[in-house]
Amino acid sequence: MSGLRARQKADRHRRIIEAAAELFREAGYEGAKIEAIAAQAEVSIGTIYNYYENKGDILGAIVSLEVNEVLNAGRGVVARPPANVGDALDTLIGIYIEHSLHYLSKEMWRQAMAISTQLPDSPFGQAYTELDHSLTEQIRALIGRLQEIGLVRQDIDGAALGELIFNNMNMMFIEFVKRDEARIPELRAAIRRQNRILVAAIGV
Amino acid sequence: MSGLRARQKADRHRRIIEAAAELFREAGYEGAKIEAIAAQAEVSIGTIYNYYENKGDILGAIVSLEVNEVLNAGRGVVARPPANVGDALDTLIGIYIEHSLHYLSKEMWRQAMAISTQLPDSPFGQAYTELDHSLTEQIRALIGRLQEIGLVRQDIDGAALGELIFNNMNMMFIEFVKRDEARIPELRAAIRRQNRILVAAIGV
DNA sequence: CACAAAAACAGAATTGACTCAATTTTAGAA
DNA sequence: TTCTAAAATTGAGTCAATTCTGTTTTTGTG
Repeated sequence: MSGLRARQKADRHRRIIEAAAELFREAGYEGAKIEAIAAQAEVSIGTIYNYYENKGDILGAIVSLEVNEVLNAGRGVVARPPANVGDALDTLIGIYIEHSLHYLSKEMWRQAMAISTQLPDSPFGQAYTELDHSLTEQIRALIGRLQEIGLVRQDIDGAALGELIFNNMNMMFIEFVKRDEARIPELRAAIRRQNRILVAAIGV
Repeated sequence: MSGLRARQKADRHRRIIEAAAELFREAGYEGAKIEAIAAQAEVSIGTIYNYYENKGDILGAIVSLEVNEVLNAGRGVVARPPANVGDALDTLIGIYIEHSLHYLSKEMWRQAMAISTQLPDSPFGQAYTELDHSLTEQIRALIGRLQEIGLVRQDIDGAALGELIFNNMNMMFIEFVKRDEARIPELRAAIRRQNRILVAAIGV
């Protein structure tokens, strides 16, 4: 039953992820060889491929942990949003962006994003698309809250607006991780400037 | 002077691109082995790497041709835009999207996009970012035209709006190429729906 | 406890992108 | 025309992800 085998399995999963996270951090994604991850996790190469389809999926598991934390952090803002549309959006987006580099370097983000478009049907590719949808949905939920409170016009198409805001932010974030010298404050300012157009359009 | 050497060089470039394009089409990006491209182009493997930094750059050269065509096609719309904001945007975006799958399969797009985020400093990575900027700029130019004509309010931040529209479209296009079963009409309809919010906000 | 089937593991072998040192070709000076 | 330096080509070799096949471990049954 839920005996030795299951426990060993969970343990090996954990060891692989921890080893990979450490090596990715130290040596970068490309620099972290599967052989080294296997040695560090004290399993064989074959076992790693028994647990993950490919190297990208290992990174994917780590990225998913991070994005789920971000989603969690966002819940608070949706529940009690700042009392004006611009600040509400800026606060939620701020949480996303500020959290994003806690555990993951820009290089890791670049790899993760690349893999998710390159192999959209791999486990991680699908998970990443899911996560994007969850983020979009959270922005839409914030808009819904603002409509309830009466800060956003009732006749606004919330779903389309949520997509618009998420897609723009996400694309800006992609450009941000592509340039190592890009800084968070400038990114946030640029997104605020773009959203200003929307804020003007949707406020009551 | 512009003698034999230059001619041979141009000729080899062309042969490599033609061979690669054919093999990418037939076998997909991963399926097209460098060795096969070299054989088809009648050069050695080493020569290919003398002309292109890596496999991705070969695909990059092909993608760049395509995007430049798209940019060219867009010029006409900017010069003589349809006489209402929604249609003008839809026409320009329509050109981008309809052209996009002429020479490149979705798989090739996925690879190209992945490479451009994975290796933003490679020749193609930089070229791709450039091309994105040119597209953004073209959208901004269309908005500028519409402001001249008096269809868009003068006080709109054209640069920010151009980015917003391009980023949203681009992200939608990325999701589109990630799903083989996604269809162009639905993509265009979804983008129209998102842009409707903006159109309502910026029209005079 | 003993055993057979199923699950998981191990690591050698394969594969394919990319490198590099040796060779060939071209340009242009004498 | 001959020769030399620079430029370009070549393909065998390297490196690392992934695959594959034989071995070991676990489970559940008698």
